[in-house]
Amino acid sequence: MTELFRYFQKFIPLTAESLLALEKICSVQYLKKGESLQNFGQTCKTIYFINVGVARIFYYKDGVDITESFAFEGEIIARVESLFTGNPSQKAIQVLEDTEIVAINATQLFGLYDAHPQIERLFRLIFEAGYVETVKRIESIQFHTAEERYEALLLKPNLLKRIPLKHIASYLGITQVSLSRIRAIQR
Amino acid sequence: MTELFRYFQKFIPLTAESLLALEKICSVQYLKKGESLQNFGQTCKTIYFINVGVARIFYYKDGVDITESFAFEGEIIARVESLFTGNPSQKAIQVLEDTEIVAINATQLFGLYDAHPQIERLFRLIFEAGYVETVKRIESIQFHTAEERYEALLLKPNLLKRIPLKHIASYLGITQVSLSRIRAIQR
DNA sequence: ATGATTTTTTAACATTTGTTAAAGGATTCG
DNA sequence: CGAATCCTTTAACAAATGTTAAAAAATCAT
Repeated sequence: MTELFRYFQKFIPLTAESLLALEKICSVQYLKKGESLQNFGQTCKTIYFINVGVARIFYYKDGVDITESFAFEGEIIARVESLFTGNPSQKAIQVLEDTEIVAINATQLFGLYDAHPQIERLFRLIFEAGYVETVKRIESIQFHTAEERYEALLLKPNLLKRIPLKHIASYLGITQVSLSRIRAIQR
Repeated sequence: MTELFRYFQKFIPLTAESLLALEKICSVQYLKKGESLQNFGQTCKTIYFINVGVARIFYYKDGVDITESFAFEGEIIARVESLFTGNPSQKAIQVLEDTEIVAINATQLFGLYDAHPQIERLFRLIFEAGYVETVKRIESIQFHTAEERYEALLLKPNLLKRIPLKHIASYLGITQVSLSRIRAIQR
């Protein structure tokens, strides 16, 4: 759990008391490559932090598997559109390698907010940062070509090495065939 | 300002004290059609609420005017990627009709958070809702055709009547010519 | 290791969207 | 009101991406 707490302290310093309260609602889980966390159609009540491995959020559109986002070690992943609305999520989280993950019980977390304004602030800041990422992602999707978006991914060498191209293609909003074509041009 | 406070109370009930503190950092502004709020390149330190009128966030990409989002009466509008990072914004806000707007001083607002956890919570909830909207927008951009996205806009009759098609086109991520083509097919 | 399965590439053709230019409509402002 | 400006549509051609199918390459499980 130390990695997660180090991550927290990057946002704000936390008292020992708050750390203790947080520790009680976190648990470590180990998943084998390909396994999923939670099912489609259930309301999201967990926030995950990746210790080791990679995960993706995905869903099916007209039977086609679409990747919405990836998270690597040291990053938070959650199905925000369900977590913040209480609506069932049509998305699932799957790990793409053997993964060690910290599960944060969101129901209990939200319950801590009244007694620990510090914790409420911490997660406000975490999700504000996520919000900013998402706004930037819209710019990237809407106003760059698929080729430009692929080139941007090349700057994150991890991503290309560790994630199958079919998932990268849907993440970029194109078909796998189009991605292959773009890759061929670049050689 | 009553409309704004009614909007606030939809998220959580506020004490008279909190309302008073909020009132002190809000001011009403009147803008003529086409006028802009704040300049490109400045850090965003204001959150706006529309009383009457419409506004859009836009920026220039390679000299082309791109609309990122619209806001109508009863809605909040802010350049999140600058507000939450402190980085200068490359975007501007412009009104598309004569508009009455409430400007919330964000620097002062953030200063209220320590003394008024209620206000911190209020804006946490407001921006969580904005975050969810943005996540849904990504789905819509990435996995629906321009025609499907246009049809979705038809469900918001206001939008089409009150906003020039050129802005709608860039909001949809297509050229004005493509939008005209889509509209022609539908007749 | 080897056969089965999954992932990636390639090809050919279809569809969508972009680009440029011009014309027709609508709006604004003196 | 009328001229100027801005907005929207149309057309023709170019470029990008989608679709389907098949082959090649990589990975997995026994």
